[in-house]
Amino acid sequence: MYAENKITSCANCARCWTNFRNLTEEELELINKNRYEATFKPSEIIIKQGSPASNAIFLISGLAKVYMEGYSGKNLILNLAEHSTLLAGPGAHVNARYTYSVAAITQVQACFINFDTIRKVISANPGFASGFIEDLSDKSFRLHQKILNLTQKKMHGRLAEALLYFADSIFRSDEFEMVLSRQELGEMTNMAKESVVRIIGEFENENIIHATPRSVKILDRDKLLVISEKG
Amino acid sequence: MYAENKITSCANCARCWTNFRNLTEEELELINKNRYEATFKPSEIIIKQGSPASNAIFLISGLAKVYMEGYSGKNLILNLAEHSTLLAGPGAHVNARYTYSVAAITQVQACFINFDTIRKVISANPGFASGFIEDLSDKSFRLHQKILNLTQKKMHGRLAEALLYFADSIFRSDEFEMVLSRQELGEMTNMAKESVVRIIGEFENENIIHATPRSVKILDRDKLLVISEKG
DNA sequence: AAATCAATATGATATATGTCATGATTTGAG
DNA sequence: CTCAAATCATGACATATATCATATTGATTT
Repeated sequence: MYAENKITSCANCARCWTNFRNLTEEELELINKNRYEATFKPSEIIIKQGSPASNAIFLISGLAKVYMEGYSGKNLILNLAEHSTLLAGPGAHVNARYTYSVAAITQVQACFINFDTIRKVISANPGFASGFIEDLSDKSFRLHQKILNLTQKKMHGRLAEALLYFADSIFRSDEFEMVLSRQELGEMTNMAKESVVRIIGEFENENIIHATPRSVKILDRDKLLVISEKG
Repeated sequence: MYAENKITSCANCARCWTNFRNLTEEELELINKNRYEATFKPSEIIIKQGSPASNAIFLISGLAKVYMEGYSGKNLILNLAEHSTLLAGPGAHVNARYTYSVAAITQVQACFINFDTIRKVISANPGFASGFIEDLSDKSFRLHQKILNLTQKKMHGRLAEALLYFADSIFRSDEFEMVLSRQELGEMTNMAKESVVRIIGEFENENIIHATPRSVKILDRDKLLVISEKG
């Protein structure tokens, strides 16, 4: 399942990770030589939690879900990832295992880059190392927010927030395709799928959103924001 | 409240951050010149969430709690921090604000080191940068574990895990001083203080632990482990 | 020793949320 | 197009957990 329209080189890849801009031509060429491109179909697993973390994966295009496999088969979706995103997981620098799984939602085009190469470039280029630290910090920061949200908000707040996440961070529109099932929406907000259904119904009755199984339209963003903030 | 027995220099500081071993003599001297030492009494705030993140703080001695201030005054204790720990928070590289608060539990001796100095050394020394990345990754990894624990385990499992955390990671003994109040234990495991009291009582009745308000002794570690894992 | 204050403890009750059962609807394969 | 499988939806019920009220204990001050 390799892509037809492959990227010819990192040097002219428009969707590459911003931090690659910090590299010299030679370094970029080193990355370019050591990358492998692949395409994934919806629902295919790109990264499997617990497996040896040998490669960082960059998303060139498509949408994927990042999730942890928890106890007794219960998943927790941490976030969605789109193009220009680096997926590595902190485990790479801790126990050489992927800390989370990643699965394609739409068709996904991705680059595999060996960690040895990444580490080499980190050691050689301080600017790149700093960029790497910023990226790690940003992800950690979001995780800190998420842990607060999941533990301190009630169901309505968590779901409202998830809907705003889709609108603001992923689709940049108040009307969007619902790419996750109710079950997955539950895995993202830490609630049962039945509760997701119920609360979406309530939001509809109050004319806050209009929802079908595969689409959502936010009608009253202000109300949704209040619900999201008040928990 | 400055300490009597100050550290004369980073060069001969036995409790320093392991990553400082990657520095050259000159770099270490740069850090040494730009550090400020302070001592905190129990319950004093060392880092305040949301305030400008100008310094990284290294704990030389003592015990502190790292916590997030959430909605409507509800705190979430992320972990305890002891000597040789770097406290900075991802916010330093994201929005220049501290992401979490830190408060002294025992008397705490700490070094303040300006982020400008840290950043300078990161740029100059790839080994140090890599060590920094490892430290960030390690913290992020633990946070990933914590988010799973908090969202997928029931109260008994979360409390059992907290007790094992004290025994294994902080005091390295199955008998230890309980440095947190029941209230704080609740902030750490995301439950009401009444629930903490109740479950500690149950653990005592089943002869799994012996507890007083200020001490805990683990009597049946195996059972506690099972409870912690089964959630 | 008396008095005050905070932390701990315990019981009664309320509520958020999960689980189970069942039916309707959509989707995908042949 | 048809049938099976998955997803969505909804009601009844179970339960984990928070909240409230009230003791009780332990420390600190007067």
